[in-house]
Amino acid sequence: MFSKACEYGIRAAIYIAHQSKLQVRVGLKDISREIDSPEAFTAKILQQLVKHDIITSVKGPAGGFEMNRESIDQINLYHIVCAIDGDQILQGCALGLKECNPQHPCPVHHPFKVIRDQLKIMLETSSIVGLASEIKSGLSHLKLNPINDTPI
Amino acid sequence: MFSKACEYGIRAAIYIAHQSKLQVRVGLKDISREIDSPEAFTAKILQQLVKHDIITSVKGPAGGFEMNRESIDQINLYHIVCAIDGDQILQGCALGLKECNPQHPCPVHHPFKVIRDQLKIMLETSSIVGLASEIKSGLSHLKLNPINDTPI
DNA sequence: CCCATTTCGGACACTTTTGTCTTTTATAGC
DNA sequence: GCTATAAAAGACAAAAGTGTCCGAAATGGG
Repeated sequence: MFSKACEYGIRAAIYIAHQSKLQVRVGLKDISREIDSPEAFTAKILQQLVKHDIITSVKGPAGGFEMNRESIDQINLYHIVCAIDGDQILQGCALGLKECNPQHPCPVHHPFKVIRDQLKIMLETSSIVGLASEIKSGLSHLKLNPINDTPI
Repeated sequence: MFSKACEYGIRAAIYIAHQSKLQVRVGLKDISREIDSPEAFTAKILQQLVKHDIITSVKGPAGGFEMNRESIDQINLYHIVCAIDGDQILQGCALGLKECNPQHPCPVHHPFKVIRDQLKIMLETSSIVGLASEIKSGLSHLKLNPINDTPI
């Protein structure tokens, strides 16, 4: 569905939002440990999120990543996915045809449009802070406790 | 959404079904020309479809690919997608977590399940012959006429 | 049997994605 | 200003996906 980069990006964004709501700025090491992702690769993805103004970064001692208070509630899954994978999941012909539009559709055009429209709505209505709050309340997790396999 | 291989595979299957309904066996050259795909790569994908018993092949002069009369009406998009891409679009955690299930879900588990269930139903209810018949009736196309950009 | 045709199978090459490493740049504390 | 710290940037490496090529195997027609 999503690229690995996008998977890591979503997990990182949720974790950063989670900590930012607690007024905590988090570093790369923290993030990659807490979302169980390769550190250097995660750094590249975080750079993309910074460039797309989804998160902000601060260099130097006590630096790290955070989401500022104004925009944090506006960010949703659609923003992250577009920033990293682009919208080729939602855009373009599902069969890769050059010419495919409602007038001259490919055979799967219409059924796919229904699914994609629903997917887009779901991504747009899934706010990152909302997903982060599920973590806090223990309803969901990004990484299980390796000792007893329960949410941390 | 799908890999290139899967896109070509679906297009090829629809074209083969279309011709098989007319009792016509088609060769690789025909197929790759009519669905506008790289010939050698398409050959590999057709081999996969043969191995998964979705199409049959005949070697030698007047050989080619076809769908036999018993199974042709049973084949749907889900069969093709699983044969080529596997079911990782529908299976496995959307965020790539090792541990993700209804008891210990990732943050996007439940909203994604809804979308995936609908996607699966759509794939299962899209029969290849149904899609092929749309081509015949001119409702959809796999390749536009390069001369006047209308369905062939 | 012989030959032309067509799929099958394996090896190879190119591109993109994934992932790592090293150097540079910015910043906070002294 | 100096130093330690942490992100940014770029080069590099490994893996997967995409695509090509060529010989082998099968088959139908003379």
